[in-house]
Amino acid sequence: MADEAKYRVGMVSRMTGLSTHTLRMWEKRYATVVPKRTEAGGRLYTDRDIERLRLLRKLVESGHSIGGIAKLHEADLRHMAAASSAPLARTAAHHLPELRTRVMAAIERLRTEEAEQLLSRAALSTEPREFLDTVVAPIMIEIGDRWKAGDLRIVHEHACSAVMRGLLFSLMRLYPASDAMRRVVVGTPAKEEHELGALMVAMLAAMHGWSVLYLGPDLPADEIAYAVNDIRAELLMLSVTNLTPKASQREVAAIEERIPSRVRILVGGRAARVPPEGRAQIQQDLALVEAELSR
Amino acid sequence: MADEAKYRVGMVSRMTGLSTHTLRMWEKRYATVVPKRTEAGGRLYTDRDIERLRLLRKLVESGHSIGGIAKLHEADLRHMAAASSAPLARTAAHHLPELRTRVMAAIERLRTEEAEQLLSRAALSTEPREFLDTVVAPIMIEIGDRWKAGDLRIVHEHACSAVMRGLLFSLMRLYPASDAMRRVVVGTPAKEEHELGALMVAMLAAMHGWSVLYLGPDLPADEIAYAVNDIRAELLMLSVTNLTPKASQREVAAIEERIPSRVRILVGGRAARVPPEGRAQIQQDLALVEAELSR
DNA sequence: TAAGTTATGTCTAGGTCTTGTCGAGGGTTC
DNA sequence: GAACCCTCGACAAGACCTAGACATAACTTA
Repeated sequence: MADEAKYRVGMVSRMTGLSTHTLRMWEKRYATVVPKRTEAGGRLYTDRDIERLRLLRKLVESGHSIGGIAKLHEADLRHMAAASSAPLARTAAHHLPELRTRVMAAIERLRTEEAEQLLSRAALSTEPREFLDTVVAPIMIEIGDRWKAGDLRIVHEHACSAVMRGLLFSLMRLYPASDAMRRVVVGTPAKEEHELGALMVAMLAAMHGWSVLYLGPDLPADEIAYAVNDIRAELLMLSVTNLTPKASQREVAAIEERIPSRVRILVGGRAARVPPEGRAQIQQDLALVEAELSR
Repeated sequence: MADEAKYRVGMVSRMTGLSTHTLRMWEKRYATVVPKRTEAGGRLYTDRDIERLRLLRKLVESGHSIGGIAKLHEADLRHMAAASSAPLARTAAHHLPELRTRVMAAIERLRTEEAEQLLSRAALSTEPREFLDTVVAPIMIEIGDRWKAGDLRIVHEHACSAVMRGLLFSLMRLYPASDAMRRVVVGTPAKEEHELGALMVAMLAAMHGWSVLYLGPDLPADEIAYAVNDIRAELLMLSVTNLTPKASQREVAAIEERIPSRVRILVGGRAARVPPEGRAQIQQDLALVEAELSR
């Protein structure tokens, strides 16, 4: 259907905006598009020819020389066309909801660099908590949902998670630490591999002027306790998303036992549970975490 | 595709911001970029040429003299560009061994911020591969050894690993990607949690002008294969440190099966093993990985 | 410190190439 | 017969080519 040769040169001229002279010249000089002929010698173009000619016209208008691009494959042409229009799209990423859809689109195509660019640019011009609340977290949730729905694959989740980790790490190190600052330990309990929540609060803490000891995921209770005691932290923040409630309680209790009672403990995340009579508190809302941090 | 010579000098001028005069002069005097010619003698530049010229322009604008940098390899240029755009690049750590002991001391006291500062300052004033070879890798090994000896705790290893990951992520994003670059996928196979090796080679690749899709640790074979196919990567790099030899072989074989044979596969890390008749190659030496990347 | 040298971007001049457009002369289609 | 279409040769504007001259600025050397 698309390969059917059906358009005469005049029609093609109107469809592409190229003069019939130009069409003939391009064919003669560069053989960009070589249409079939009628028995009498008339040119007959296909839909694909049209498409190709439109692409070429676009590129020529944007400054490329026809001689240089005439023989390139269609994919290559598309690529160039996209590249030259991309900068325009990149400048206006201010609307956060729109940013989200664009990041999602990039992740779907596994274009992590694009996602990263979009995100890091936006991150710097947005209130950090708002950024986490309305961009980072929702994106991770959406990806999780769409993975469950079979719409996306594990690899998308992994790639996105890598991007976010890198981003949060870099954001965190934008806030320099000094010895005089209050100290906080951040991490996830044993068996909890999911570190994104921890990274988010770690970044918030750094921003609020804390000296952050970030431990990463999956640490046994006595290791976490050791860290808290060793640097004399006054706050411990844990993130729990994939553990069972019982495991969460157990781990938090084990930590509570091992650190002095003056140390505050905040636990967040989907699966966060704390022992009933302990002093650890659950805090799901980043805004409230922030309040706690600026106390 | 990216190697096709397709841009005429005027277009290149518009794309790079260098005058056509300058382009010709650079070519004549320093042979920085020597484009192919049309039959009639017209210059035809490739995407890689453009990339290189942009780098050079950036460096010249930031104070380097063109004569001094004109003949450098692309990787060096990238490194310089990355280093000079960061503010703290000046304080060179001349004695890397000393740096190592200072970082170790900081880690022992769980002063991750201090470690991070030391490292990131040094990273920019050192040859990246040398930095990885003589600082990052040895430190991780030393920590592992001292943990086994009962001298350090898991928490030290975790904290250090978090620092290194953050550092490598940030270094990686210093090398901006563009669509025209060759694509590489980096990650670790299923069950392999240890991602530091992968991050190291990912960074090297980015520095050498590859567009890196970093997937992070612990991904099943078909997910990795999907990523390779989806972005049409021409290279896959895996890092294996904690798997059994058998598991390593099995995973690599499973991936090999699912991706086209034009895709090169490099596997590195302590426990790297590949199927005997497969095309995957083992490569433990970062210098050789680099050679492969700049091929 | 003054004078010479080197490094580097810009300009000019005269010629060649590239590329869109025209027109002449002649065939097809309806 | 009017409207299209074909080929071929011609042409003008602008893009490029080479080579060499210059103007600065930075660096060396006397």
